[in-house]
Amino acid sequence: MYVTLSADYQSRTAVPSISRPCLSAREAQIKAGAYLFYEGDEVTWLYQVTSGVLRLTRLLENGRRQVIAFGYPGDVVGFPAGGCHHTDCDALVDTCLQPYRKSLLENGESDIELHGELLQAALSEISAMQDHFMMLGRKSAVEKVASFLNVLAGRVGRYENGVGKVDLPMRRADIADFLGLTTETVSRTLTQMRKSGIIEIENIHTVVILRPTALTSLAQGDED
Amino acid sequence: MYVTLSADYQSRTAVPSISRPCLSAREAQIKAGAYLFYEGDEVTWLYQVTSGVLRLTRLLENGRRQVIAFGYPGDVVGFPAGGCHHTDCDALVDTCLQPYRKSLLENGESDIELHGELLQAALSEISAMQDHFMMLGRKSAVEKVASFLNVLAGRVGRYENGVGKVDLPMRRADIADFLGLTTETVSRTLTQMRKSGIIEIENIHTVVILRPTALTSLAQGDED
DNA sequence: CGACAATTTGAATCAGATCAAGGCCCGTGG
DNA sequence: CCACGGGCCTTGATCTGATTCAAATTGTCG
Repeated sequence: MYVTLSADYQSRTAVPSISRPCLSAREAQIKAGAYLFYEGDEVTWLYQVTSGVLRLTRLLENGRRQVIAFGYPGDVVGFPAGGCHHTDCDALVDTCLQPYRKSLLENGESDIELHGELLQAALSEISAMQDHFMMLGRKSAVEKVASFLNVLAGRVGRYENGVGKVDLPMRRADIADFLGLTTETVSRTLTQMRKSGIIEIENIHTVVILRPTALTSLAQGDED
Repeated sequence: MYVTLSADYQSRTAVPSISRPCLSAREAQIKAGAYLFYEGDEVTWLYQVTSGVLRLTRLLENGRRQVIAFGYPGDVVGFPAGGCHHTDCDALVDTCLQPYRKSLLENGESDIELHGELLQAALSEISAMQDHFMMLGRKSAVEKVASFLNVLAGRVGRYENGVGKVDLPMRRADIADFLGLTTETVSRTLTQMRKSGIIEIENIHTVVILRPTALTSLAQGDED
């Protein structure tokens, strides 16, 4: 899951669900906090998230960290480059996964259709990452946080009593490392959006979106 | 071309050259300044750069711009997502390209080997982009500019009289939009590196690297 | 030579980082 | 059941790196 620019809060983007899940292996499950793989591990499987949320991170020697992406239902993680993983990956909550053999992506002989779907997942990954570049390089803190909420709302938001709600299973520090900010800034920005009546912070892990269009405006930087 | 973190100035990374270039179409050529495709265009071809340099950019409504990547010899550009291009692409200098039909990537039936190589190009693109995230989100201006020079030196640097030289065919504004900075900051940073004797600015489009290891240190943020 | 575009340099400003408390939540153990 | 402790999260004060605005300089090309 990357933060794309234009995701509309209302229109839920279609979750690409791969057609025949059961070819390679049964569904796997990992508990919150457990690691699926580490940077440097050899790639044997790709995983499509069925339920739950994954976190992909990369560490710099000096302790700096970048959250590369969050893996939400529908997302495929674990694309190999040079045969090994380039990020750590752990689960933020209990998570169910559909594994696919790496070979299924790399040579389509065995199952053309599945091969094609994994390939499409890889290609849309590229496109999503390009969007995220714009975000990291060219957006202000408010725009980043608003975009983040906006996209999450579009992807995995839910409705309750006519208002949109978003769960944030990750810590503030994860959001910060995903957006290229500090925890303090993320926190301050959320507070600011709360005070201006755009969101309500139901609890640390749940945000209510009171004014979706205002949120979208913030995300796009429509001069405040 | 993305700026990866660990590229060593000395060791030239292998340029992945695709094996049988002539299957799909003859080599194409475009002049400096000419556009190869625009955002939104339908994808028919992928292109591997043979010689020259491409620039991939994306525009935001409000005029903000992100240079997504530079396409150097060996790089493959034009991966489709949803069938269309997600960036503009133009040439910084006269550029030669080897086109490959999009279908070659999407269904490998016709040529397994070529299909596999394009797929690998896509996968290493993903990995390179992940590196670039760290750069955009977590590096200072000096670290960014130093990394940029460092990687370029490794990829396309040349030696003259025992010193490494790098050509920068792009404008300062392109470097800025690639690194998430302003032109002024890029300029100031280069000046600063010149004054501290790490580089020499032979002319606007050529940088001499006087102290490669110092440059690498700067790039990695080894506390100055 | 002159004009325009790109780059560099300077000064002032500001957004976000950093440093430092303080508060909240939740699990643990008495 | 409540007190304690330790993560997180929030808030405040200050600082600073990068941006912004403005001007000078360089380079390019007819």
